[in-house]
Amino acid sequence: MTTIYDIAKKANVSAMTVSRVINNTGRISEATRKNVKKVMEELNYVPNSMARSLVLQKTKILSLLITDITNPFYTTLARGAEDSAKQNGYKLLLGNSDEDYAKEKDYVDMILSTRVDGVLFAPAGDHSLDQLRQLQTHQIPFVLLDREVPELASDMVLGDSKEGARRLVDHLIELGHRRIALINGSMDVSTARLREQGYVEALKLAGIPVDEELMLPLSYRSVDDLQVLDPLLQLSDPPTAIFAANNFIAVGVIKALRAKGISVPEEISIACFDDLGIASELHPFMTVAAQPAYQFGVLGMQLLIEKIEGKTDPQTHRKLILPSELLIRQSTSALK
Amino acid sequence: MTTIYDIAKKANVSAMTVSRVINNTGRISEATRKNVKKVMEELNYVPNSMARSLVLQKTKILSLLITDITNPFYTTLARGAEDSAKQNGYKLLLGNSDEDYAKEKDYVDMILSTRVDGVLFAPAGDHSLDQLRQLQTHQIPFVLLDREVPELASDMVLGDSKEGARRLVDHLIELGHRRIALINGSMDVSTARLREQGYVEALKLAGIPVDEELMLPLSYRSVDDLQVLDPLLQLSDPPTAIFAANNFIAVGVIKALRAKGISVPEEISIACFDDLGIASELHPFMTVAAQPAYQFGVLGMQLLIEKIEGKTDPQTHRKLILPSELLIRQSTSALK
DNA sequence: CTGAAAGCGCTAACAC
DNA sequence: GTGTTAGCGCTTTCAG
Repeated sequence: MTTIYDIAKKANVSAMTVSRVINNTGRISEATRKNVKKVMEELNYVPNSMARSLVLQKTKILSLLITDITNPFYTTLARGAEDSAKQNGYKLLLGNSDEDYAKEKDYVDMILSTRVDGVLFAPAGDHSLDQLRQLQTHQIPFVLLDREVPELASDMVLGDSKEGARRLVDHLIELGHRRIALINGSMDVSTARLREQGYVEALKLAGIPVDEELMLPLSYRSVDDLQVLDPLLQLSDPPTAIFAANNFIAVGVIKALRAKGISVPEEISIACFDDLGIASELHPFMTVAAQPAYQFGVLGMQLLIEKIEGKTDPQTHRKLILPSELLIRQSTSALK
Repeated sequence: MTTIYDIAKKANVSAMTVSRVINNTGRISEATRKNVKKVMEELNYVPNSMARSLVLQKTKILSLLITDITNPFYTTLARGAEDSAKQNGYKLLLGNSDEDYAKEKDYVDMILSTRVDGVLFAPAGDHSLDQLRQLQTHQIPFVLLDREVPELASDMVLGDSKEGARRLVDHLIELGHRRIALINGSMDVSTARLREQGYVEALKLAGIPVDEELMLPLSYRSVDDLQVLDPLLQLSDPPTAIFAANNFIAVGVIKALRAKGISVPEEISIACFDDLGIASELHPFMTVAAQPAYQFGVLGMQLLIEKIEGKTDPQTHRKLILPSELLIRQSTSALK
């Protein structure tokens, strides 16, 4: 690999002059600048960013950690983050925790040793606190995405989980449903708790009793157990509608219902949080509270970069809450 | 940030001893090892991989470049690549070219300056040759994914585009269709050419005339023009079936047909290459040639790592061709 | 406008 | 077993 010294020698200047040409710093005569540039071309020179990082103490690498790389919500978010990073001259190291704290921890170790300038962090859940404390200890700036972590002050970009859930459940209530089940993510995830709150609130406001039997906390990752719904379906007064706390849960529910020969929305209505990407384009079927995923990425990146570049007061923490959009499609219908 | 010198001082040893403890190299007494480890814990030490890379001349970072981060084929592939990388102690820098040569070039520049150890490269098309030559010039090992590039010898992991296309079209022919359209990706992508070949071959074998009017080269990225199919539909003898060269094209086609009020498969059958991820789980509708996307990632990563670690002869190039699976679902039906 | 020296954090090679 | 020296490729500081 050619170094600035190779360039320097061939151009008959010092390494320092080459460095100045590369970085456009200091005063350089047009002649030497041209010459140095020519030699750089000839030798196919590419700066070594490791060496640069070592002395500059910054890498211009940012990291994005998501919890499920196959979920359209996160991939769309990732695209937003990437576009925004690139625009600002940063590289993006992408990681995927699979909703798994151990993987998340591995990833944070990696982040630390790579000395990235900052992290866009979608936590697996409340226990991500350990990993985030690690980042704080090492003074790596981060912005939380999608999920909040109790006890932790930080910049963050969140959805309106409670309000979105409320509207989704309201919609079901308006259709005449009174037995509405909630299939939720794990209760150590902030969004799951808020979506439950929204669900409960909507029911209470409508004077519908909240029945614990109808509330099933599972996991945001795709569920493949076709039997998961059995406890609900075997109830003496089974649900006529289901609110799935995210898109993958909804898919799992649909599969389970299909296996039982139960048709949607004829026999049971279903609505969920998060749109389904390509699935909804192909077949706009599911009624959803669609979150502005791309914006999550862009805004999160914006907050992060401002933080890194010191354009903001490090004491104050900003919390952006992005509204979701209720898209009523065919998976929900009036109770007969 | 604490360095090995901080550790060394506090543990009353030399930096070298600390380095040896970290890397488990050389002979160290159990006592000093324990002590050094203790101090490392106390000081929250994390090795600086930049400094390490600088002297070792390797980064343990690999790069994966895909052409569409929202396409389930590539995200599933990415997951395979990531799992496999992590298992082998490598980090993964993920990039997304959006099928755009300019973005691809930016990404390669970034790769070069980061001095990654190797690249898993899904080329945007034939003109990716420039970027790949760059990598060769700088002796960065790479493995091609999904698409081949003419004039370029390399290890690669490909699908069986021609055979898969042939079987898909065969299936349509068996259903009685004779007017079968091909909506393809750009002709400077190897898979598009091969899928066309498979299509043509299948027709010829069945004694069906190949009609240029039925062949429409578009783009593998999602098409949003609802008018794209007009030239086909206005034909005096319009197609009764469509073969879409990838999943996103199929989605575009379905949307366009829906806009025209044409029902699938009643009025027109459609089949495509690549499964649709969550969409097919939700609603197993589209007849597809499903590629083993996860395996693309795993095997590509395997080839790459073997290459990097010198376990293979650098002269010989390996070309893995992975078969696809024909999944007949509801988007295709017998011609009435 | 240009250069020399020192050092970022780490490890290979060689002492002892 | 452990330490010393030098150097990876670059930029900052200080001279000139």
